[in-house]
Amino acid sequence: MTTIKTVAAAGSYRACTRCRAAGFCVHPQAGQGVYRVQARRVRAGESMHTPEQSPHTFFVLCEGTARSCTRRHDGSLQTNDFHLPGELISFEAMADPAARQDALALEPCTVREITCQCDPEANAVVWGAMLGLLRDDAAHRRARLRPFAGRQTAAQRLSAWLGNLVERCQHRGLDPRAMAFRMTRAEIGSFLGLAKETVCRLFVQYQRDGWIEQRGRRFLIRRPEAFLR
Amino acid sequence: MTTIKTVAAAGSYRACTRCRAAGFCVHPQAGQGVYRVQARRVRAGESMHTPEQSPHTFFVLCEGTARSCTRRHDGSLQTNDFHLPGELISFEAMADPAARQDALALEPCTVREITCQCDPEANAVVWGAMLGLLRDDAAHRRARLRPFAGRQTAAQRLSAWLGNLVERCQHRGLDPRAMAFRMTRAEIGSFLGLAKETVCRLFVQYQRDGWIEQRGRRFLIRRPEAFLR
DNA sequence: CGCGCCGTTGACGTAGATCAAGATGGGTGG
DNA sequence: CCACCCATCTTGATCTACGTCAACGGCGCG
Repeated sequence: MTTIKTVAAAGSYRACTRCRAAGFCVHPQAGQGVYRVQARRVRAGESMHTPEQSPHTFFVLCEGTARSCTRRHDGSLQTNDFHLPGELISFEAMADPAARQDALALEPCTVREITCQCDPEANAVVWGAMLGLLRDDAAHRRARLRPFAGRQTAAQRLSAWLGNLVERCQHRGLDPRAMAFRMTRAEIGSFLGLAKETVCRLFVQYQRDGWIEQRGRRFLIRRPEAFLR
Repeated sequence: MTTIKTVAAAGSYRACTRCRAAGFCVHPQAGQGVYRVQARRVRAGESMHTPEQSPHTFFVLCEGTARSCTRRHDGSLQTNDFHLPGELISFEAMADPAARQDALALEPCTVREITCQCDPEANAVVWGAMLGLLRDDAAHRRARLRPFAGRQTAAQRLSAWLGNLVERCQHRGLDPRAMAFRMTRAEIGSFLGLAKETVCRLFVQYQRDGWIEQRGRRFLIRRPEAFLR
C-alpha cells in the first residue's frame, strides 16, 4: 500500500487530506491484523457491495459520487443518500447491521473497502480510530436531514439539499462550483420525496436566476452562497 | 445511589430492565469518578436541561414521555422527536455537540442525568459502556426516520410513526395498548410536517376503524398490529 | 446512426394546507 | 364543588402546491 497524496482537482473529485477515514487509510500498517484496506474501482451504475463482504466492512469514497438506496415495496428504488468523495458509505451499518443498504456509483468511482478483521467491540485500536468517524458521521447525518425538518415546500427542500451539498464540498476542501454533479432529477426527487418534474421546474428557475448551470446532463452550482441558509 | 427495581406497570411508564442506559445507571459505582448519575424530576412542559449542564451530559427518561425540539426562524418550535421511558435524550449531542436540542416533558417525568466527568475519548471505561448505546441508538434513529422516506401521504406518515411508537414500546417491554400518549395534534404535526387539522382528521378516522381510542385529550393505541407494516 | 433514457413543458386533478368558527375538556380560583 | 377560562380539538369551506399524465426533444451510449 503506497502513501496517498492529496488530489483535490476538479473533475476527479478526489479527497484524501480531508477524508474522514484518512486515519485508517493513509497509514494502513498501523492497523495490521486488525483491519484491512483494499482499493477498488467501481463502474458507473454498479454497486460497491459484493456478495461475500463481511458485516464489518465499510467504504470510503475516494473519487466520484454515489447514491445509496433501498428497494421499496413496489419494487422501485428509494434513494436515501448521496455521497461525495471523502465520505463514508455503509459506516452506519457497522453499528446497525440491519441498516445496510446498497450503494451505487453515479460515475466511475474508486473506493477503499475497510474491513475490521475482528469484532470491533473487542479491539481498542480500531475503536480509537473509529471515535473520530463516529463524531463526524453524526454531524453529517444531522446536516443531511435538514431538508426533512418540519413542513417545507419543494423549493425549500431542494434548496436545503443543495446547501448541504455545498457544505459537504467545502468541508472536504473541494470547490463546489467546480463540481459537475451527476444525479438525475428522478434520483434527487426520490431522495427528497418530490416528483422529477418538480425538481426539473425548480432547476430551470434556479438556472434563470443564475444560481446553477446545467451543462449537458449534469449541473453545476454557480452561486453556492444562494443555497446556504 | 440505591439499586433500581424494574417497574414496567402501565400508567407509570417506567422501564429499567430494558432501559438502554441500564449499564450506567443500575450499578453507578462501577463508573466512580468517570461518570456521575443524578436522578431528577421534571414537571410537565418544563425542560430537562439546565443552564449549567456540561456538554458531556445526556439523559435517560425513566418515567413519562417527552419531546425534543428546536426553534425555527420564525420563532416557533419545531418538534424533532418524541421520547418514551427507557430511551436516551441528547445522547447524539455527545458525539455532535451542535446537535444539542431542548427536551420538554409532556407530563411529569423522572430522568437520570448522566454526566461524563472527563473527555470521553480519553476513557475506555466510559466508552466501553457507550458502545452498546451507540449501536442501539443507531437502530432507533433509523426506525424513527421511516415516516420521512420518500414520497408518502399524510396517512402513511402518521401510520408509520404510530407503528414506530408501538415498536419502541414493545422493545422496552411496555404494552402499547396500555399507554395513554399525551402529544398534542399540533406537536405530532410539527414532527411529521403535517397540519394539526390533518392529524386530527386521520385520528378521527382511525378511531372509527377502532385502531385507536381517544380518551379525554389523550389517545390509546387499540390495534398495534394495524400500524406495523 | 438509432434507440432509449432523461429532461422539459403544459394541462389537469387532488391531497392537504389554510382559514374560520364552534365544541370540549382540563385546570384554576373562589 | 362550581364556574369560568383557555388551550386544544373538531369540522367545514376554500385554495394552492405539487403530483400525475402526456407528449416531445435532445443527449449519450452502443
